[in-house]
Amino acid sequence: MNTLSYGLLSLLSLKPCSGYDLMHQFELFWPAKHSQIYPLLSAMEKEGLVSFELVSQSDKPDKKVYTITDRGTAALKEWLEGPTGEPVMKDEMLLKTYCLWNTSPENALRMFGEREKLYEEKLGRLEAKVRMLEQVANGDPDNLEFRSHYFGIYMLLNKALSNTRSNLEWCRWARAAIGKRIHEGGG
Amino acid sequence: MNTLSYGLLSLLSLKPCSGYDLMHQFELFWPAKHSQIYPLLSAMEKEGLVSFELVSQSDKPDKKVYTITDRGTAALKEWLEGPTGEPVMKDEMLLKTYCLWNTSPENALRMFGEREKLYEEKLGRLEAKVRMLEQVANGDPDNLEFRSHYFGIYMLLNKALSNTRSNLEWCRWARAAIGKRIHEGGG
DNA sequence: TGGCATTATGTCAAAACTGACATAGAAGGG
DNA sequence: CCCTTCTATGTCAGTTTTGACATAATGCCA
Repeated sequence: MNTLSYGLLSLLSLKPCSGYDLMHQFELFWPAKHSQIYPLLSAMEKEGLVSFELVSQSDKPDKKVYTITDRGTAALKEWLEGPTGEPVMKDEMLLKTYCLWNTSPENALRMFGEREKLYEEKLGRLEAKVRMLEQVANGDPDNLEFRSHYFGIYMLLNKALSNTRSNLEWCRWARAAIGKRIHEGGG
Repeated sequence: MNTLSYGLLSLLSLKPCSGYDLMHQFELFWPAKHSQIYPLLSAMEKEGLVSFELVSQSDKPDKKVYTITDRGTAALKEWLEGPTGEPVMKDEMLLKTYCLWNTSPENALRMFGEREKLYEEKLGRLEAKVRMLEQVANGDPDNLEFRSHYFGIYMLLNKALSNTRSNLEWCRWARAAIGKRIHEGGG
């Protein structure tokens, strides 16, 4: 039982999902490939933390829908009471920024432009999720109760939105700072 | 040559450092243990990307100070021109937040309280670094030139500060949102 | 009919990373 | 004098994670 296993239980506590679904939902806060998720689910099924059901689909390939068991829920609740690991951020962009003076201002502008685009796309996807949440929450997510299955998602979306906006602003500020130095003939 | 190797070259392009120093400087943007850094530096030395010198210290144990070589600088510049990997964030707190309705509001408050403290401490460390940068930049870091060795660090500190402040605010907002629901008898 | 994207699941070798073990000099407190 | 903390470097077994390989059904476009 590692952190990713508990993450799978966390998502499954909301509703039953296929491994494929879980992988896509994970992207936001714990990126993992299918080659890691499928064997883990299989192992968790053997331990009795989750169960699965084969579901036939007419328009798509069949899938295995996993459901959390009582044992899984018990493990989940125990995990929630325990200590929480520190956040880990790994961003190649930061490593490059550190030694930015080793490249041309033009290349630096390109780098930050690409990163800006990435954050813009992420922001768009997040805003779409917020609109979806507003629909299922019947209007204002601020009225969600603590026991609502959507309360946690609402909090996560708030964090992701403010982080992404902050990062987007940073890219724009960096591009302006570099541009200013190009026109000043700084180099 | 993986991303961490280039990260080491990036830090070494600023000034020669020991492995121990590098490890501590990495904490901010690519956490790595000494058990990963020491063997990597050794391998990079064999490939001629860095060289080292044994430095005796009277007040502390001796150390190996690594310096980037011409080959290392060439590799660094090539890396800066290439594609940049997407940022990866792994945070157990987010996994727990997703299924927060499975625990008590009191435990949720504790979790966010601990996280708030963590971000407060991080903010303090960052602000200390900003003050150090202001000293070496002779006042306003906004006047740093693109070619300055400190320009990149200035940009990184800006990002880290705004991210940490954003995360701190999020923790406080979350605690208020949970507290409100406790007093409303929501549960 | 062939090619491509999406959905869907799986295996496996290799790479990245962690945690524990191991050593050791120096400083500071009790 | 012992204990702890900090500095400093190293190894290694085990865990986590990736990237490649493998298969296959469906829909869509040409």
